[in-house]
Amino acid sequence: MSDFKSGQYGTCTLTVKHACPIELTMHIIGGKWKGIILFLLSQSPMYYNAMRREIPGITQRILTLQLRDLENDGIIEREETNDNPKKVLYYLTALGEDFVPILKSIETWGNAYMSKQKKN
Amino acid sequence: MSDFKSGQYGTCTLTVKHACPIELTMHIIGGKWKGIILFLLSQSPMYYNAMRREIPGITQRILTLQLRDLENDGIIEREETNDNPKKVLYYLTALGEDFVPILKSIETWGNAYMSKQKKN
DNA sequence: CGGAATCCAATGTGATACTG
DNA sequence: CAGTATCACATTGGATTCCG
Repeated sequence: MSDFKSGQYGTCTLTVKHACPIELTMHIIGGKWKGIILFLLSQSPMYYNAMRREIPGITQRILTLQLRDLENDGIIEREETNDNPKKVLYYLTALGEDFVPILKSIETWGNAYMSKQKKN
Repeated sequence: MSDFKSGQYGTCTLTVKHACPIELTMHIIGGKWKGIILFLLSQSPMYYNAMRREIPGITQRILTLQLRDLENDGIIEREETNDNPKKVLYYLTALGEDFVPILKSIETWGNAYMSKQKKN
């Protein structure tokens, strides 16, 4: 059973400390664009600029911040090429891959939600 | 496939408009305490004050706000009793119930995440 | 190309006191 | 009991400019 009382799990090495696994997960993947980023990376690894193009409306700063968060939380990894100018490839870690099925169910639920709302 | 381009799904009746089902879902259940609230309500319907007791650290204002959000988004419903003083029972809608399995997988993933982090 | 720096706006959350 | 009202604060996201 989930336990969300404070300090239950002691100190962990996260960006932000959370006692409840649900809260923790929500925080890790709860950024405004993180769902989209994970969705893109679930299809294939992707270069920084390709992601920018695929996410209309995001700024460089925000994209970088969200990528950093995900990297620090162990969901994605980055790999620089030796090209000039260099390119940076982002891809899911094993932990990130494990989350993909959940992302899929979230997508399914969201779509069902949308069709229901439309009928109102 | 998921499509996150703006305006893709036209106007919906949500608190906040979202084009992508993933973004949409994240926003609906992404509030700081919404995961916990849904977890509690997944166990059984619950009165307002009982929820307060079960969520240490939340203020009345925030609890009410988060409950309102979930209610407006069709995830939970409220029912007032005729007692004096009156009590208010909160419970999941069908849409909310549909989300419970996802909440469970999120909890599972979060727990796995925590144990991996501990080993570092 | 893939950022970092700076500054600012919007949103979300919290403390406290009060009420039908 | 189940809220509101006010105010304050923190976090997040965004616009713009500059750099190796």
